Amino acid sequence: MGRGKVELKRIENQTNRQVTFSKRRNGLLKKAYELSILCDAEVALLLFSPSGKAYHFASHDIERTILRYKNEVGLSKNSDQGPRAMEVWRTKIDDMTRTIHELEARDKHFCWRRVIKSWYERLKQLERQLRVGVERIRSKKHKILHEENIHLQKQVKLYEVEGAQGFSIQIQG
Amino acid sequence: MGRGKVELKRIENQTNRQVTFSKRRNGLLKKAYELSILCDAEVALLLFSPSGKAYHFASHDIERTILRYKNEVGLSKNSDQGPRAMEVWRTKIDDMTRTIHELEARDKHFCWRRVIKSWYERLKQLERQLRVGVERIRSKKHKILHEENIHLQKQVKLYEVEGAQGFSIQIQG
DNA sequence: AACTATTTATAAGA
DNA sequence: TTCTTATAAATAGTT
Repeated sequence: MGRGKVELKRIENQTNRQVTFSKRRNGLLKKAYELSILCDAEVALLLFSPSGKAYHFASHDIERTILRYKNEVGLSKNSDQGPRAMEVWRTKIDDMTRTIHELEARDKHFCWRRVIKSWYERLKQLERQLRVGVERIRSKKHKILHEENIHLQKQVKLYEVEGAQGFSIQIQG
Repeated sequence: MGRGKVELKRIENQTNRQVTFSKRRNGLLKKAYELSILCDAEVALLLFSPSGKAYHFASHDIERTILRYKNEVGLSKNSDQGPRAMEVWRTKIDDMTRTIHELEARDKHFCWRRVIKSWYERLKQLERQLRVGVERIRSKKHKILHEENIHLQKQVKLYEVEGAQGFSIQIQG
């Protein structure tokens, strides 16, 4: 019902989601009210915005409606074990709180630091290997060049000597 | 929304009221559902038809939502030390469990995936650069070797020819 | 239950 | 947040 059709999935844009919540919350509360009047129905509506704010509508006393619902559905709770269970749960909550804090801390600092450091080490190692490799190529090149040079220069020297001899003979002849 | 505008008051005709309840009940439930999805909201809706039949929608556990509402509004009057407090804690534990799972999931997937991908791209780029660099060194080496070779071989050839002349003269002489 | 003429809700834009 | 407006959706009355 608007300028465009909306897909039924969580609105990702935070602002948009808040605006839509505001609008649709009003619409829903109004319709709950209308239904209760028009049809003489008993209605209770509880709403929590994503930011945690509470809204509600109740045609009758809300406690009454809730109780009526519980009776209807048969939700007479029986979960009671005494004060000891509370301590157990408090311990559980403490544990979880610690875990959450640890995870949050890791998420913010540790994870990134560790990963970056690990990859940095890896890169330094790689760089060292490559430096060695390049140096090996370079030295090999020089060595080969030098040897070729020596070899060829020996030949040249040889011919120079022989040539000189030849020339000397020629001159002598 | 319909052929005519309706006045906001109890529909006297029994059949009509029942039909309207049925129609509007569906609309209301649908809208409550949409709101919970679109806006990531926590919604609980309790309905009793004029004939006494119960309907409901809850985006989360309905008990949880009711407890949350009671906490929020401060309607948890009397027995706060009893089983009700335990339920509050159970809710807290549920919330924390969800938070932990979210953090763990984020830690495992999001952080690592992004970091590793980023560094992988960086490494690929580096590898490409180094490959080009090594190739350049290799080709330069060959070019130099080749040129030196040509140069020295020319000298050798030159002396060979001269040497041969020398020898031929020597032989003739 | 279907069908529509209308009313109502609301998404997007200002 | 509020207003506006084009459009989607809900639904009152009818079949």
